[in-house]
Amino acid sequence: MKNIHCDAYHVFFKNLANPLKIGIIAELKEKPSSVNELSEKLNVEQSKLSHSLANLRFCSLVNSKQVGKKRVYSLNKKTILPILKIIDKHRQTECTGCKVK
Amino acid sequence: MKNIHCDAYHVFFKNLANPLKIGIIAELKEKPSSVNELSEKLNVEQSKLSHSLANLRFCSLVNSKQVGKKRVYSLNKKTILPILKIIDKHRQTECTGCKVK
DNA sequence: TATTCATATGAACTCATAGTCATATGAAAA
DNA sequence: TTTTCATATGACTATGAGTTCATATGAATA
Repeated sequence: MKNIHCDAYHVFFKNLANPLKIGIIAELKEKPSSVNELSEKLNVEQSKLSHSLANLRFCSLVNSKQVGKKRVYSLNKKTILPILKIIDKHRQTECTGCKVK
Repeated sequence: MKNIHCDAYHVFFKNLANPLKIGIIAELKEKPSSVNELSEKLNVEQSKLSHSLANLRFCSLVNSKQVGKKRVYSLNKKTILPILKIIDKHRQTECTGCKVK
């Protein structure tokens, strides 16, 4: 995802096609967090998170604001939550045998 | 996507994180089509399409029925279209600088 | 302004997944 | 029942996204 623009659906969806990023989203769904907080909660190394967060930010799926030394990330719930809801429903009604968690 | 189940969001989204599959979806949005029809319209080789279609079927994003020698694929519009709509809106309102087409 | 804390970035590496090609399967018509 | 048309499948390769590690940047405090 370097040097290209979010100019196609698939670029956007790459953010959702990755377990770590889904994990980040799940965490931020609960509450805004700094990189270190995410690192502890998810037990994932800092730079790994920063890279992932950069992608999420790139497509405006998360926002960030500087708070003291920390940078706090928050989820763009307006877009993500409805999408996840649709998938949940899809799983129940259409996707027999598929288990989305 | 072999030997694993559609048991997580990211497996589902992998189908949308790929230009070809998005192209297939765009075609099937217009009308149900056989593999050969897709091959001509998208100018993509047959086996490539069959592989992609297998993934899409795996997550119930498309359905298929045998019609004579052909197998006709159709889009599961109930799930996909609302999602694409959300992205379109996201692009307009949240994703300044991003151009989803 | 030097130091420390917090995060971002770059480059190299790894590995998953899309793509390729040859071949198998399956349905219908001859 | 053989041939042809249509699609699926398997194995291999290549591409690109995720990971890692070292280092840079940036904010705040001493």
